[in-house]
Formats: sequence, C-alpha cells, structure tokens
Amino acid sequence: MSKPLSRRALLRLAPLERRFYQRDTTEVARALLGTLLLRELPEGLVAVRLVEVEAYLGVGDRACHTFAGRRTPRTEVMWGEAGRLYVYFTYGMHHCANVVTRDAGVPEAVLLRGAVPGFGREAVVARRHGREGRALLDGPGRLCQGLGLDRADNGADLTSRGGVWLADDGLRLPDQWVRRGPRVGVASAGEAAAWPLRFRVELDAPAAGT
DNA sequence: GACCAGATGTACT
DNA sequence: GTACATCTGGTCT
Repeated sequence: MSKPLSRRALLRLAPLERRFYQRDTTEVARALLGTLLLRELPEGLVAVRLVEVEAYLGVGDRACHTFAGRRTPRTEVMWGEAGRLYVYFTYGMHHCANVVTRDAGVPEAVLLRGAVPGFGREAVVARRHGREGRALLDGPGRLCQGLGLDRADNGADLTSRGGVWLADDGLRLPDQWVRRGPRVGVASAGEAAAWPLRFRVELDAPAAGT
C-alpha cells in the first residue's frame, strides 16, 4: 500500500464532506472503495480501508429496507441527511453498518461489507477474538464487530471527527482492480437481486477472486 | 465448498 | 403473535 499510516497523519486527514455522500448512490459506493474508515476506541485509534461495499437504492429496490417507502423507527436514519451511519441488528446477533446517501427524503445507502486493517490492527484482532485473514473484517457483521460498531452508533455523523468517520488519504484505485457484481444475500429480492451493485477490490491481489 | 444452527429485533398480521 | 432477517462460525465432505 502507500506510506505507513500514523495516528497523527490520520487525525490530520479531512473527513469526507457531506457533498461526497449526496451524489448518486452507486457512484458513492464506487468512490468509497479504498477510503479509510476511522474509529476512536478505548484501546486507541483504528483505521481500516474499505474493500467491499454494496449500494441499496431505496424505495425502488426490493432488497433495501426502505423498499416501497417503508419508514419505521429502524429505517428513520436512512430517510435523513447524507453522511450519517445507519447501523442495524440482524439474525439475532450481528450488526451491519451503512452510509446514508442522497438528499434527505431519499432513503438510499451503501452497506459496508469488508475492509482491511490499516492502523490499530491489534485492537481489531482482539475484538475479533484473534481471527486473521479473510475472517478478520470480511463481512458486514465482522466489520462491525472488529470496529466495535453497534446500534449506539446509529445516526453518527461521518463528516466530523466524532467516534467514527471516513476520510480519503489519496489512494486511487484503477477501475481494472474493481470487481462489480450482484449483491450478497438478496436472492429473494426479485429482479433487484441481479443488479450489479456490489463493488469489491482486491488490494493485495488485484487479479484474484470476485 | 456445502450445509446448518444459532438468538433476537423488526415488521407485519 | 409470528415469520423471517443486507450473517457468522462450526462441522462435515
């Protein structure tokens, strides 16, 4: 990767601005690949680089929590302003984190599915009970566990350095490194199941895998 | 790689 | 009240 990350350098990075998130959701998903997700934990600062995301296109997307205009206490954050974190609990034991996009009233989001550690790796591994490799942060539930994200972080503003935010350290990923395909776990979503809204990049081995 | 159990919040009847 | 979920980890092949 680029030069080694330091706490000082990371804290100097400007958080991504709200404008970044107010664009087309698919565009935001692609742009999020390679950016840094920063998290202030009791153990210290953690930074991970996003390598897999999925776009969820709101009221017209059967796989999306807000399909057909569903607006409930859980999905309320998705209906609000862009640049906030939408965290929900699923399968009785896992959390999933999304980034809200578009304008208020347009409930779309990008699910954060996978990352690789960049700084504060020890804290992440400890929270993942010593797991390494693909099992460390590959999967939305794992990502949340590794970064200590839960419903307490629902609605967090990602555009300022609070407990969790996103920043760009200048890494640019060429399109040929990016794999695009159908989303995971949405088989029952009708035609929406086939939409190529999943973006993944292999930072270590660009040519491998899906 | 395929299969399956696990534990509970959320949405909907 | 009840069906099911934007999954993960463990087991077996």
